[in-house]
Amino acid sequence: MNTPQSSSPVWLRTHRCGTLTAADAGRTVTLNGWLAKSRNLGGLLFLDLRDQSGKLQVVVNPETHGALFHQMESVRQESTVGVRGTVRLRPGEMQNAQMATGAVEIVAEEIQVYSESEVLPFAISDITEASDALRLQYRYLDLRRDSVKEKILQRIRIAQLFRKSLESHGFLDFETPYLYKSTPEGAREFLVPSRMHPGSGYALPQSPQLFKQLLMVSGFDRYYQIVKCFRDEDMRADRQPEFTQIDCEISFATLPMVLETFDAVMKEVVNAFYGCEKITSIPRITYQYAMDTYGSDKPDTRFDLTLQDLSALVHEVEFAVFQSALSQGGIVNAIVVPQQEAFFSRKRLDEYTELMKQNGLAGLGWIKVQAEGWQSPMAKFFSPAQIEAVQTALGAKPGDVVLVAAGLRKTVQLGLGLLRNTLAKHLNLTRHEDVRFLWVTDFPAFEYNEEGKRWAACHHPFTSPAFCDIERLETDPGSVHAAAYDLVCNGFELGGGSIRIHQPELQARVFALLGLTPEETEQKFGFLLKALRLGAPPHGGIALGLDRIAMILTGSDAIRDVIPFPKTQRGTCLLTGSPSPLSPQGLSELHLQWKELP
RNA sequence: GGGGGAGUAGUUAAGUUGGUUAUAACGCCGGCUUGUCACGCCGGAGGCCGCGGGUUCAAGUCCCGUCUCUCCCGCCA
Repeated sequence: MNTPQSSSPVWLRTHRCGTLTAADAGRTVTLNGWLAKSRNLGGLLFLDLRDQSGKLQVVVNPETHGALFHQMESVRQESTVGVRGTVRLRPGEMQNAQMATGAVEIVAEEIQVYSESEVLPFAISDITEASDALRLQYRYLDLRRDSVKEKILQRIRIAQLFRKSLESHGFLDFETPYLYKSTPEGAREFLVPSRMHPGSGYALPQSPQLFKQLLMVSGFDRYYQIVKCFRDEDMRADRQPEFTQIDCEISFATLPMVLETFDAVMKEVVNAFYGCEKITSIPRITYQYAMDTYGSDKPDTRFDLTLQDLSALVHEVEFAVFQSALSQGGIVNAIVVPQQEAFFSRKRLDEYTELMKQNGLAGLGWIKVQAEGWQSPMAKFFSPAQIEAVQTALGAKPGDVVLVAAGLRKTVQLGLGLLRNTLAKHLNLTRHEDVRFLWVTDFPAFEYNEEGKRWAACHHPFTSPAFCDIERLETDPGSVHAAAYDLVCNGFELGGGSIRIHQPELQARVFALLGLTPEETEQKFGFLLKALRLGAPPHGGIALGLDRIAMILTGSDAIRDVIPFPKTQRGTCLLTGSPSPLSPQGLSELHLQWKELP
């Protein structure tokens, strides 16, 4: 038998750097890794060796290993090396309590440099941060930093925990096509032209929605998939053009059963992640309650500052802004900010008023509650009895500041909801260690689009209307609730789902309401309607955003931090330089031609 | 599509009402150094001040445009 030859034999490691402890003292070991740092004391050379598991100090003594010392003196940091040596317990005062492996060090006998690094574009350190652009351009270096690496490893662990939990609940891991059928409703799609079909093409899926429903029709009970989804929309800190969903579906499902199942899954994952009973139950609130109380359909409940309705109390107050709002069927709402009078300078109040104006409100009223009465531009419109009534209703005490908005219901709620979040940030009211999960249910199913003069699905057109509302589908679509739910945490939408329509007649009625002609329906979704006619189980499910969940559980500011190779806000990859110009040959094969539009 | 923030050495930043040769730290190069771990000490090199116009005797600094990164609104069924 011949032995294959290798030009540069790698020393197979016996241990990983981060795992060695005092118990290993005396062992002969072989390690592989990166030269994180070297400290040359002249008579002694210390090298920090790093691999995925952590760091370990290597020591080279020129008196006993002159040639090795000379060899390693000039090797740049971040070169890859193999180290052979002996584990030694460090003398007492030389132990480093800050370091996981600080009790020991490796006395080097032999070191092989596998690959020498050039001078680095930035330091591999958690102390100084390079700019975002530079970090993304050299993301593979950025990922060597402990804090960055740690978040990616935690994301992987979170995905593992979801797989484990979902499989224990009977979910099976399916794959569905990435070359998807284009269905141009909802988010903008990434299109994939086809070489074999001039003028036709695929789209990358915004979610595997239709295929997972079809798997239910096939007779598979419980589907899940941790899957990439694509949306060609503008980015945010919590949005990337490609992102990962934990996509799930259950057949013969009811709404409470889906919520209970994912209550359990979330509890299992989150508590295992933290290693303690972080959440015991996930509260459920309705969309209406969320809007009335927090002015948001994805409220951050780590702080209070709830919205309070003053409409009934200020009916008699002769203040034009209130009267105009109420006469148009609007509302007057208030937020009480406890004991922060000094914070609300003229400048701050002007800033928040401007914020409200940018969001469609006439302005922002304010009241500084004081022992001797109100300091407020609005005070003169209130009688002493009205002041008393409002103050009692709000539970406001001297030193509190009351902020008031009047106008159309949704405008007031969304405006104050935004103000609520802004105030929490400015006043630092958020308990950052908290993780507050929440189900939001009973969403409206349809929303009237003034521009398009038509009804649009709030969720997606396969969402079942609430059972008891189906009869009003044609007569009063605005009052119909969806059998849909969102999972919300700390002000982020972490996922959403619904019970799906499983009856072709109902699906046709919904399509009709949305203004799709039978021909359009047939062309776009004929395959789905046919499937529903061939024995479809009642079913429902959910899609959870893995990136956002990982962002929150790792305490990150952006999903970028928990994605190994994220894109910039303009959708570019600074590492590889995509998107890049397409070759004329490539375009021509796809029957495409690049043309500048006027 | 719109609004805000940022861009100065390899990196992170400072740079006053426009005014001598654009600073500092880390990194880099050379030297010294036996217990460091953000090692220390001495010396040195390193700049299209994002890019393009303009104002001015004079621009890193003021004005206009543009590019890139970033936060937000729109958008994300």
